[in-house]
Amino acid sequence: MVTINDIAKKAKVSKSTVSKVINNYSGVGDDTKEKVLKIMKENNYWPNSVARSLSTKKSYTIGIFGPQILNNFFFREVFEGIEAVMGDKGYDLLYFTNKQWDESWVDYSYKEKCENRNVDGVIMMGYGKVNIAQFDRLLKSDIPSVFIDLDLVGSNTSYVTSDNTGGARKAVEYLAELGHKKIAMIRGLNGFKVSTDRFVGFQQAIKALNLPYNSEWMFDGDYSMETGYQSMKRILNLDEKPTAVFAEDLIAIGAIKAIRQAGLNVPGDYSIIGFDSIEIGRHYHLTTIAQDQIGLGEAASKLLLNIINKKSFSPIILPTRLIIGETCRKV
Amino acid sequence: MVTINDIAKKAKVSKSTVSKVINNYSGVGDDTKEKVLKIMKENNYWPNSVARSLSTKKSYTIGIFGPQILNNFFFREVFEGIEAVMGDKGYDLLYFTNKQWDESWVDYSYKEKCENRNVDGVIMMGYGKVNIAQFDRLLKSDIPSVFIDLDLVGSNTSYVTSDNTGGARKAVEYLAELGHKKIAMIRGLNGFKVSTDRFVGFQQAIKALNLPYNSEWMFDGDYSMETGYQSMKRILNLDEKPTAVFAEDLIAIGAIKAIRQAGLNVPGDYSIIGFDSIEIGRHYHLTTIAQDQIGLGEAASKLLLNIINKKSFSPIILPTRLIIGETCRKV
DNA sequence: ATAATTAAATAAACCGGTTTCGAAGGAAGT
DNA sequence: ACTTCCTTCGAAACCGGTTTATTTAATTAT
Repeated sequence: MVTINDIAKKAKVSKSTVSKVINNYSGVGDDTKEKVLKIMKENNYWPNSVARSLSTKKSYTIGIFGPQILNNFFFREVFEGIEAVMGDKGYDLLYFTNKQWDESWVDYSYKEKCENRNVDGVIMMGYGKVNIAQFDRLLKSDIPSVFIDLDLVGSNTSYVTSDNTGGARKAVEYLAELGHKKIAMIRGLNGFKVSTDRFVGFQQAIKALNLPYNSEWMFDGDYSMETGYQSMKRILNLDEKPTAVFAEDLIAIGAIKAIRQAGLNVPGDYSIIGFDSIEIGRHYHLTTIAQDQIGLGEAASKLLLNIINKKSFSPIILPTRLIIGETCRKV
Repeated sequence: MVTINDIAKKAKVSKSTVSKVINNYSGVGDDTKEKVLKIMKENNYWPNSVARSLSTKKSYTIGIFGPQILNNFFFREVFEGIEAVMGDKGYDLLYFTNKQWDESWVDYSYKEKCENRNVDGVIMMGYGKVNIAQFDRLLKSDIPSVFIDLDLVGSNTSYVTSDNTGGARKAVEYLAELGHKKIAMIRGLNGFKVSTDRFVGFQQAIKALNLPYNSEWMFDGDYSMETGYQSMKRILNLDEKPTAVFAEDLIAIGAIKAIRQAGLNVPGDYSIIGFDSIEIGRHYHLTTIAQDQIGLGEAASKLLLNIINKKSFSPIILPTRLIIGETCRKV
């Protein structure tokens, strides 16, 4: 590997001078500068980021923490948005794996991992309220961080999320417009902010529209097709059945499977409205409340860059949007 | 951030001694070692990876290059396999974004980016024959690298891929078993090794089984539903129509759409067999030749670790497997 | 008691950069 | 001709670690 010393030697100048040229600082004569640039080019030289990071504390690297985000339809798209913005600004992404340190003589967690790698900032996704305690040291540190879908704020922390409450209201309002009164909801994991927010929105709309609320129509589980499938089977056995179901996309697909398996059809017998708009849902022509996943990633990135540059810290709430597919009908 | 110097000062020893304790080297007395460990723990100290990497040239970071791999169903799962193995071995993953360097006074490419970040090795995916020239310097360098689905070998380079030729043969053989004779193939991008391999396998099987080969039944495009959709529409207009179609999953789904749109059905009118077994295909109950995506990622990781440790360089070819869904029937 | 051996600890150089500060040299001012 | 003021440049310290070579101290051998 060719280093700054090699360049300095070949150009017969000191390494300080080369450094000044690299960083385009003043204090270097035009002809010297030209000579150094020429030698750099000839030797295909690029300053080593690691060494640079050691002295500047800036690495042009953004850390990403997120358990299971790679096998998650939703976060995968968020990741895409992050890549677009961060790549554009010259940052690479360091994806922290979940190695368990056996020799863990210290409490080695998010904050330490970030300091350890000198990341300029970190994006956290896929975490719920249950995990909050783990973030304590990170929040108190001066590491710029942005959470996705978890409303944490701090001196160097902020978050982005979708308008989950409003989105859920929108879903109920749409179903009500179509004439539905009895609406079931199957929720994802309880410990996650998005779930509770959507539940709140659901209840707000039910109340505002004076629709019946029946606790037998409320289910929760995890964000899986299985949850949708099992919950729907129970719905199909109820005495008083709802006519429509609101659930996150993957859950909604599970519910559709259960309905079809029972020899019924969507939207003939049940109207189903999803939430998220993940790609798979599109294949089912799911009517859904869409979030802007890529937009979430982009917003998180821009917000993080703002925090890094000490500009703005305000949380960002992105709007949702109704996408009309083929799984809801007028009754 | 607490540094080795802080620890040395508090423990009243030199930093060399602390370093030896960190690395569990000999030459430190038991009581000294214990004292230092205690202070490290009290101060929640963990040695900085960046500084460490600067002197050792080892970063415990694996680079990942791959254009568009985040919005690709296939590579996303490969990524998952990589994370599992690399995480387990204590490596983090550096995902290189595609920033264009305006000030690009040098030919700053794969090799340079790797050297620049001191990655211990790199996994390259999503590249085709067309890109080979760009890898020249990387291959000649001493950076351990593993390509996925591109058969490059070098002193520090190897590759993993699926048995695409065999898999394609398997697809044709299965269709033949079901009684199909006229088989069409819709291929993905021409410049990619996997496409040509599958085409070769297809032709081998056609010949071996003495089936008719008709160039009108051969199509190519990209790996998109649109390609499948458009190609299938053309098939539907042929005078002499095939009875079965072989295509990568996403393409196959596009083909199914075209068939259904024409008022026909699968497998009633056409049998469709896919290749890949991406998650979306499962929702269509696609009969397909499955690759083991996660296995590819795992194999690539293990191979890369072997190269890093100067153990083994042999390319790895993973077997494929027929998954019988509901899109093929006997004729 | 002295020399030789061994173990423990440290000083110093190094990794490849950045940054501060002072020296050298030329131009301008008087 | 002498001071003053820039501009250009390089020496040296620094970032937080590792590693080599050497010193110091304790142990064993003679």
